[in-house]
Amino acid sequence: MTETLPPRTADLPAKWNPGEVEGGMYQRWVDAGYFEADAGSARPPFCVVIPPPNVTGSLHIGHAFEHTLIDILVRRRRMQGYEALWLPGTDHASIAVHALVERALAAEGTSRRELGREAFIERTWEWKAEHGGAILAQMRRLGDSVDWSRERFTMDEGLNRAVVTIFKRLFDDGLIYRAERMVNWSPEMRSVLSDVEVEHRDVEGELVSICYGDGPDAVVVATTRVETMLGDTAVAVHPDDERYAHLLGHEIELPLVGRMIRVIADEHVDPGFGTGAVKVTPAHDPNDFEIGRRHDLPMPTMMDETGKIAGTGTEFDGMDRFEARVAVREALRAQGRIVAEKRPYLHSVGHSSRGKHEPIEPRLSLQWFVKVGPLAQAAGDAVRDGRVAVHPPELEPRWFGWVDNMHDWCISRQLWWGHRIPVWYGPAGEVVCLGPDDDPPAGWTQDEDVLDTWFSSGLWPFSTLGWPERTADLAKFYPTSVLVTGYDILFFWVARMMMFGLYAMDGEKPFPTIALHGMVRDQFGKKMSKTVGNTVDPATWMDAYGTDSLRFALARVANPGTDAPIGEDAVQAARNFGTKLWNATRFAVSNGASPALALPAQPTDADAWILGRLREVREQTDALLEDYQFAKATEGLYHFAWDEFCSWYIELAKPQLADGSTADGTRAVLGHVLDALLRMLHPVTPFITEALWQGLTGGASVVVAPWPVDAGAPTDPVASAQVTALQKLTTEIRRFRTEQRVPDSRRIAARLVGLDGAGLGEQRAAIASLVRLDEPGDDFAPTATLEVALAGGTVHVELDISGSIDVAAERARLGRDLAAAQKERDQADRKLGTPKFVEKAPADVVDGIRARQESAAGDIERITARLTALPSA
RNA sequence: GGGCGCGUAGCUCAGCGGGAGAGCACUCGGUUUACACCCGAGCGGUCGCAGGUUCGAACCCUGCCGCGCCCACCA
Repeated sequence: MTETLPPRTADLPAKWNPGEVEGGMYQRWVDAGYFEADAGSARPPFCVVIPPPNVTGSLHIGHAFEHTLIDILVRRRRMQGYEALWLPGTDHASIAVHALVERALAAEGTSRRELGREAFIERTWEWKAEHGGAILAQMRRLGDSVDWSRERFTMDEGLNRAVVTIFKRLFDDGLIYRAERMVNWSPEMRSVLSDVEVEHRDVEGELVSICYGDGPDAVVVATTRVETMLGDTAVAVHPDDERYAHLLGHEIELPLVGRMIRVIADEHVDPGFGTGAVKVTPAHDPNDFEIGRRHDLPMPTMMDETGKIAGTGTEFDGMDRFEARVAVREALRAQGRIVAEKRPYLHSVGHSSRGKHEPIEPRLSLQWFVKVGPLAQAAGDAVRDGRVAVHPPELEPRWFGWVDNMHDWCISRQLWWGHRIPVWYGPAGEVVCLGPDDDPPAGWTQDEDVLDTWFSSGLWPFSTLGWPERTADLAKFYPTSVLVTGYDILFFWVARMMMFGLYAMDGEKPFPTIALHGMVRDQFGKKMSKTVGNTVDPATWMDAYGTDSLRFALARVANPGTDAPIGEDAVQAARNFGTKLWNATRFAVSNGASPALALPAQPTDADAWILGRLREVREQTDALLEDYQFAKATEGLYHFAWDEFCSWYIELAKPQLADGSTADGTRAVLGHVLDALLRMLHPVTPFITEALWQGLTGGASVVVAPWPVDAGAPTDPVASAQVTALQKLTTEIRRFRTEQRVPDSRRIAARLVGLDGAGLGEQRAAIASLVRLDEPGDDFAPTATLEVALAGGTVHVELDISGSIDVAAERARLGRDLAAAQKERDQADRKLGTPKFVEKAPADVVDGIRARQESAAGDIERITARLTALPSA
């Protein structure tokens, strides 16, 4: 802690104005150095890895969600005395920046191709300088406590160094190789994509059956991609398929092209599907490629990198693939070779998950691959043997399913940006991989391709800490403490970090826990989508209700691994909670509450009860947050604050404050409970708790206040029982008043008989205050009686409500109560009447039922008596 | 085709072996000196369907029906 903030001196304003509270507070914290790592201290490290903010201009609700959760963890750890930091990502951000710069260039009528690589990269730096600050400002407004001052918001030299280092290591270990393989090709991007970047979607296409060959050699094959027939080199049938046995070994003529192709037998063919014969296009279909390899077929490419037909020597050359699909089909029809067509034909087609989401094209291509076998095995084993926990555990099968069946990872991309592959080619065909400090021989040229963005992102947990240098940060913060992210990028990002972390860091995992959250959905649980129009900009909610409200609402629905539905209603409810907290604190402060006061030596029942509850809630909150149960932790604090502290304790505190013998103790209890509550809420709602906590305690900042560990007191069962009884009595009297239409504002005279017997002798004033009763005067003439059965005894309430009571309403009320009591007794009777229940059920359960039976029987007797005593209607 | 999960109050969801819960919505009453962004009271559910295990099932097992997501090369 380098400085101290000036204590807040102004009184709390009457109204909570989120904008005012938030204004400049983040900067105050930063200026005061609260977020700086405290070098040289012995504080334990806590480190979280996060993906970068979306750089497309505005804060995305998904980012707001994830940042909120991570911020909650980090703030709590800081309060607990950890040296906590998170490692903000920048790599994806850089990629996004490149895309934005491209767009800007297009608007200027130029392109990256014209500009050239060097000038293009220069432009991206300019863009970052201009817009990077705005993005950071957005993140800060969200209230995150990330240490942006580390200036990791660049794709810097250090990362380049890490990328080249690990590439070379993998290359030297034989885990990176170059090969001609069937890859997912994006004609739009003119680049290859990895398997995970391909989304399979059902589309309505066509299934066209074509007759190949003539006369006795005729065979019908079906396809959804007619144009690929230009690249066919065989027709395959199942080896045992007798229908085609006579054709095996024959050559038939490929229509339109005129080439002779073989008829071959391959196990892959399903004789039950279609005609049982398949056209084989080895260069443009993964299955056909395998068949081609087995049968040593020629593999002619019939499409160029932009998706145009090329090199077939037919009239179709130069046509776009979709154009050619129609043209080829019609040319075949003209020859009478179309024997059947099914349209629409629903089938699954791979689409690019990036850019324009166009259909990808399987294509034979020379690319760089990572041999993932041993890496994926290690990543799977780390979870299998418990070194890394997947949270929640239900998502483990998903992890294994992926990691245990992983195909080799295609890492080269034919893009203009990104980290270039550090492989150089010599004039005589030499190939060499160079490390970061190696210089290429003169005249050699570097591979033109760049690396998949997830290659560099996979290094995040250690490249951001200075690896490959053995820095102090690396020693202290690796392995990091937890990875918090959405289940949707388990395969993209998490798997890569695991593989690279285990590999580069000598088998040491990058994080011991993978805490997965779900996706933010709209208030009806629907996926947010631009086309549906149900997306929300978190900034509009922050403007309307404040950042704290947004954070609270998000945290409150964050169940592990589960999607989080959120609507404006939820944010509004969170805002209402903030207001409640504000007003409660204002009440406490204006009544002299302070945590600096000594707790009373002889607490009242209410004091003892709320202090006991505080301790329970604190323990529960700790347990839940340690388990990443943000929703339940937040919900628990919400109910404690609103339903217990505000609705009951503050109301009970009012008469206590008016009584000289309990006033000081009450001020102390109010101060202690509120102090702990505000500190526990601070990670979720940093801004409002800061203002309130400073107002309550006069402390410098709740950011650096210790996390509550000893707040509260052991539960006092007697006091708790008293308060429970008090609550029941209060509710019953209120209910009676409501049903007899006595306005809350009207005080009525009442005599409470049996309070001492019920153990509530001390609570007379509290009850009178809660239900607005006056002591009976000389002219007391009760017109109504109420009996309330409590654990300690029955209390008779005699009320003077000046006039006759509403008999019908009272009869209806008693009738409902009677029905409930009878149902209760019947249930208990049935259970206790079952010999096996009494025999086999645990004694405490049986006793519980017995107690319920007795209590219900008593209720029935009392209510029945009341009913008969009522004047007839 | 394989995997994971879900069907509980009008909506969104907790609960996951012993008395059906929350938020929002709804009804009624209320200017009580923290708070109408509030207070008080209330209405509302054969816990998807059918079997089974158990003294006891929303909760465990089986089957069915209806959804969601992920993975998968069926032309």
